[in-house]
Amino acid sequence: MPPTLTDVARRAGTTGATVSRVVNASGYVSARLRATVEAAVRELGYVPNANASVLKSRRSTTIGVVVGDLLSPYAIELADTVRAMAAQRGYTTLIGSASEDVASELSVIEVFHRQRAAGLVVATLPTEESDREIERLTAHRTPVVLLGRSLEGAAIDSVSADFRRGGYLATRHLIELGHRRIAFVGASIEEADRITRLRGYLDAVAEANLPARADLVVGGGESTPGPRYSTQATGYTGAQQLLRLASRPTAIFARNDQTAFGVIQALRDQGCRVPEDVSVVGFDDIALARQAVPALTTVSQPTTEQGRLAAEFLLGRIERPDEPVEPRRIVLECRLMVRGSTARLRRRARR
Amino acid sequence: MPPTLTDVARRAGTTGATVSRVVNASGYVSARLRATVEAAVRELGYVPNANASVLKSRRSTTIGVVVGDLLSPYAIELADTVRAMAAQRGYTTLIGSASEDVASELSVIEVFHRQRAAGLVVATLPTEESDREIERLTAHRTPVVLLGRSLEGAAIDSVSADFRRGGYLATRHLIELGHRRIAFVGASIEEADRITRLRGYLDAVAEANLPARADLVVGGGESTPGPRYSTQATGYTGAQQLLRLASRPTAIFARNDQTAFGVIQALRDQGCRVPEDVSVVGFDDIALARQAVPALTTVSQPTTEQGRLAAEFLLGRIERPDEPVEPRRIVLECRLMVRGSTARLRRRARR
DNA sequence: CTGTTAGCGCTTTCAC
DNA sequence: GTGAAAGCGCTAACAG
Repeated sequence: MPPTLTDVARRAGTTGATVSRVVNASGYVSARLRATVEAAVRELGYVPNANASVLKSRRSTTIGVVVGDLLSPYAIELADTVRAMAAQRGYTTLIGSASEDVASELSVIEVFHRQRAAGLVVATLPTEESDREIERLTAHRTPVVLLGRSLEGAAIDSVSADFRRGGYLATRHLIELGHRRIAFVGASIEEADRITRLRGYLDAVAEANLPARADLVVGGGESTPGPRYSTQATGYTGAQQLLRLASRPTAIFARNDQTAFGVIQALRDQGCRVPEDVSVVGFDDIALARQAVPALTTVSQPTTEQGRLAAEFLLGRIERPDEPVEPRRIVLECRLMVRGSTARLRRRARR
Repeated sequence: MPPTLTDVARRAGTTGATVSRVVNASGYVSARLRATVEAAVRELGYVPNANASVLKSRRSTTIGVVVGDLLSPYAIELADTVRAMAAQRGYTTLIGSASEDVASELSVIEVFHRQRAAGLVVATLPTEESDREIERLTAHRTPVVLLGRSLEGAAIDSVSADFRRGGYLATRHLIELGHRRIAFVGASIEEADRITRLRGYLDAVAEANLPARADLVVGGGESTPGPRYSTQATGYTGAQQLLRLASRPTAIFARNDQTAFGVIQALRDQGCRVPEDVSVVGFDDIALARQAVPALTTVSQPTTEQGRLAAEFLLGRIERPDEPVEPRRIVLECRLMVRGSTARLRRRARR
């Protein structure tokens, strides 16, 4: 039903080859003919069929970004940075959201693969399944850049920040303030291999010779083993769970800022003051962290820089596929931002 | 380079047609042959080329969602609802972000058009250019559903909430609290035709016989005529601008909750208390509104319901293209949520 | 149940 | 400068 190249050609009294040249601004076409063709395009409302053109030319101008948690400002900022950079170079960025389950993540990646997208940025939590899916992509020589994760063994560019050290810094900060019962909210202890900021927490706890109590690491729900991503709701239920403990924590490190805000809300609802009764640290340093009252102590990572590097690497691979560049593994630094949600432990602070 | 249907067929000792039947689970294939083909698919790492299949079959399973401001939790919630619903019916949702400028919005829509996506949900601010772009889509019989906007004259489904009435309710609430100098932050007065919540504000102001002062409607920057979308930053600079006025407003209605938070931050930085010195109302009722301190008075709109309806309409049109259904124009209600950021005007409130 | 065949709409040599 | 022709990888009759 939509008009084709041939329809346009017929109307302009020429052939498809010429119309293609005009539409793609490739090859020489006389000014006269060009004008005729352009008029025909307009009159017919011709919109090229990308399926045909990608099929034939094997060149796509679409870049896919796969994110896990769309509600995380951090993920969005990354995606938007990639979008802006890609747009400058003539690429359109489409975002595929993986939501909670791994299956949907795989299907999003596969859709981009089927479409033969020019390249992909993958910014989800690592899983074996998605690692395999990504390897399938690279086996077909589709450029992929990993964001916030990396794939051992494979020659794939990755950009991330040192989350483990970030988690360590956050926890050490609490320890230095005198806290001994420090909880982690947003993942269960079994996930420590994938959630590196939890590893950093464990590092710091071990270093200070504090007992690593499993009941102080909560995923947010008693039923669930721990969510793939952690949100405000995770923080809220996680904190509630901690408050039911016989010996409550005096400080809580949340997996991300959203989670931290959920934690704070739960604490307040139970009459706990932050930071007087309980200190709270977040992670990511989203815009809101600075603005909240009290401002959130958190770990900041250079989000825009990560997006920028990812886009740069990806576009480079797309535009110069044969250039044999060593796979890059960039790890940027995290910084602790001390604000108002943490305070020195007050002994016998009950009322 | 990636293996094709024919490669798989060769390896399995059969033909492309059979492989296609196996891969798409269409038509009958003996269990034996099916197994052979599936093995070949796996061994070769075959991933079907969607370009070829869409080109041939004229059926796509991709749905596009076009949003303006990715950083708005409201837009994300909409997109995610559509995604979830579409996934249930076997469609994959890709999100195209339009960022600030109209040009990028047009290009995103066109990319989906070129890809011959199965259908589109467009949730950006209305502009003439995008209206035309959308009409091109529907001219080619691609189903489109508009979210939060509508297109007069065209037979296109649309779902939105009554923003105008929402803006009216918010403003009337402030008036009832005794405020007379009420500002709007997030758009300039010239945009009142597109930003219906600003129209609602003007309705209420007129109804109360308050002077409609143009200097009380600020876009966020003195230089810019008003941003396409309004964010925290818009609110911050907008409030600063208002605070420089000789007669400051005693209440501020922000175009959305993000903006309201920016406004509140600016007020605090200037030593103004909320709500004692200035009342603030937002719009959208994002999750954070409830949680902030003070909790934000705002206008709530049924976001999930809008996404759900949009997806339902779109999927219906996609799956039953010939069913002659009247275009639907759904307008849902907004509700005023009175919380802690608004208070009765205190006369002579200076210190 | 499986193979043969004819394109889908476009790009891209290669001639003229 | 422009056209003719071949074919990208797949689907969908139609035979058999």
